[in-house]
Amino acid sequence: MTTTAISPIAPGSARTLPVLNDCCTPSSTMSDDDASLLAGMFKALADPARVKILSMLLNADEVCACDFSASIGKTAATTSHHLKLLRDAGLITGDRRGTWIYYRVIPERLVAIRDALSLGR
Amino acid sequence: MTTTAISPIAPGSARTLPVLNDCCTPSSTMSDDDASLLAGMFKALADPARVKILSMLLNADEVCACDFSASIGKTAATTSHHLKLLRDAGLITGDRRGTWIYYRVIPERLVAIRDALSLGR
DNA sequence: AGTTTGTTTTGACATTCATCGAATCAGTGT
DNA sequence: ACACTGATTCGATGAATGTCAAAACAAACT
Repeated sequence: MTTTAISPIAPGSARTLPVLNDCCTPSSTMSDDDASLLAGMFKALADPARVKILSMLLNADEVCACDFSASIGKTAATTSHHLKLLRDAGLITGDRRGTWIYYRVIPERLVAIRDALSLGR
Repeated sequence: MTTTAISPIAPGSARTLPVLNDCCTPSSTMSDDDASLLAGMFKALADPARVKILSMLLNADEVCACDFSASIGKTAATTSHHLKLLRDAGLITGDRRGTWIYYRVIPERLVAIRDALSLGR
């Protein structure tokens, strides 16, 4: 998919920075779509409850939905809300087995977050 | 290259799952402080404008503040607001040189985000 | 002094978000 | 059929957020 790359400015050049009279080199911008997509993934993680949920899923590769509520200290309704946001963001998935629903993390999406920031380099 | 690797979860372990009568293994929870800290960093990136700003900074390791406004299509006031949020989150830093202010990314903080997701582990 | 330009803060507004109670849906039982 | 339990959705409320115009601040220049 479209990940970074880009190298917007001459690679080894531009060590001299404009100090006066000229400040702005155009410097390419990420597309609106890519920025919104990435921001959406970050938004999905921008809450302590959801961070805890993800943390639990990263430690035990499958967690019963019934376990989240007590662990994060929120009502079942609120917990379900957070689970839905994480699901909609494509970060986790859950399947029902009988009475209970088990959630797993989708590792590819987390890797996508890291790569999008070009942190791996 | 920056791609994949990572093996997100313990390879062959934990294949027996509770299916009936018992669903919840305690499964350790992240501390409130850690969760809030992490969520705060994600929140700082949970907006397209701020993602664009960070993207620009990752591509050119120093960008004049005057350049952001046009690139992200927001007013100077709004741009300044977003820069402040990124600054407060410790993700970027800016220093004034004469008339203009130049921003840089603080790579350590971004690495912290990646590590916190325990993708490398 | 005053002017000009770049940046931040203030104030206000509209939108989004987190939270919970209550109602509803989904499965498993009796 | 009914009851029970786990999970989701609905509705409402208070808080947080993004946005901009206007004012204030900072630095350089006349």
